[in-house]
Amino acid sequence: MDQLTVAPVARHTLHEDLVGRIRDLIIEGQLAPGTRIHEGQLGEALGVSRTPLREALKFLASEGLIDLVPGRGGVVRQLSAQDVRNMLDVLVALECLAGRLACRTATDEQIKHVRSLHDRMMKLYASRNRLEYYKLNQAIHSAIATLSGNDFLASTHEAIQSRLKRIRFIGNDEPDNWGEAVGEHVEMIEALERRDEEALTEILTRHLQETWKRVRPII
Amino acid sequence: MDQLTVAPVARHTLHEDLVGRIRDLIIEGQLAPGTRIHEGQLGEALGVSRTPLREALKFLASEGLIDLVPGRGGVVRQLSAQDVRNMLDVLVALECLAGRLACRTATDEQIKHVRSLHDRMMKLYASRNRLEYYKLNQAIHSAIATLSGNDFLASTHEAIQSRLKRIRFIGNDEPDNWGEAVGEHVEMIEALERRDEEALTEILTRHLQETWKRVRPII
DNA sequence: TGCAAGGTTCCTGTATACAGAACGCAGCAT
DNA sequence: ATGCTGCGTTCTGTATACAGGAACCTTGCA
Repeated sequence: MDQLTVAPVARHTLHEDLVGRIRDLIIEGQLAPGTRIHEGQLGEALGVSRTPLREALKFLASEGLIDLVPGRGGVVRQLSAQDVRNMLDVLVALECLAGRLACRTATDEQIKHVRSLHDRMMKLYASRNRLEYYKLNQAIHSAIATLSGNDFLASTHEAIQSRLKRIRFIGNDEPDNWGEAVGEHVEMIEALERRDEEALTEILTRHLQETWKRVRPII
Repeated sequence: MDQLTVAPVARHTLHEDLVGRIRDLIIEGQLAPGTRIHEGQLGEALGVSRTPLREALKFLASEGLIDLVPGRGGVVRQLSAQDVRNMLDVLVALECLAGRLACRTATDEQIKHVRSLHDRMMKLYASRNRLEYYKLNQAIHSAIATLSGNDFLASTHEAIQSRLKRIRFIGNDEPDNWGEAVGEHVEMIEALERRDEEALTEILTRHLQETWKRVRPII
């Protein structure tokens, strides 16, 4: 090992864990948009006191998953159609930047790794394993963001993608939508392997435009 | 008033105020990067108990201004040169997107407003009022982000710009740097007034590239 | 004199306590 | 029937209390 990159012993503070737990509850839909968050109740359900719970809520509020209304606590944020559209526009810009950088700087091994993710995803598509397919789909987008070599870009991308997770998951519900999206992913991986910046940005843009069309009706 | 846009009576919760206060302390440099944040001490200095203070720290941690080390509390995040470079790359992508959207959708009044900001900034440049000049400079970049009509884009842009505030302020220290940046701003406002997307994205990109050169030596 | 072990002090992380505001309901007036 | 008002309950916002761990200093030993 040329550098000391060992992860320190995993220290879990309660509020850190809670951020993950609550984020999942929101993404999975157990805490539906608009739901008012009852600190005492949720705290009891999770087996923690209000203090670390409130700290977690502040964190999630900064991420944009929760609105904090003074005197009334937290509410799971409801994304309007316009919000989603806005976020997708930003996501396009970030993914295109990431894609361009990836074409220039990614190693062949890194690209092969994305290809392997892609191939696994295609098998899941063939076997109609929707949940796992979806997870790999997101993983591929994240992987491209990571391939940019720009950590900040990757984490910004991840934050936005995470907020859109639930909506995009529902958007893959329709069978024909699913097939369409798969076709776009094939173009994507091929453009990346050719390191064809123009083609990659074009398909990424188109893919997210199509995502919008797929998602639009369900908002 | 054609719409009910009156702000509700300003409700200030302590932790909300603290987020602003502490953010300013960091940006202004009173809490230097690397500084470990002493909850008891800072709380006493600000006249609040640890509870709302800790909540504010969680919020700022999510924004990226603070690192939270389990068992050791908060540390003001130190940006490496690479971090700044990465953030600027993302900022370019966002500003270019904003600029393009602004050229298409902004009203003439909105553009005139940016022009007035610009003219005021030029006067401050002439009178060498560096602090006020700098504030207007940032305001112009924010205004362009807002002109995009994409709220999410504007707030994302604002968050990143805020994290870079301190560094960019120092970067304007050199007199010749200052003049250069002013020239770029003239090109910027003119491109916006012509609604010339290509010219605007070009100058925005160049401006932030130059910002990098101005800032690079001081990191 | 350098180093290590132990203890002490301080600090963080979490729980609990308390005050004030918000919500809901019942009763009254219109 | 509808709207207002007053009260009680419940919840949030903040402060305080307490436990476990980290940092630091001291002291003993090599």
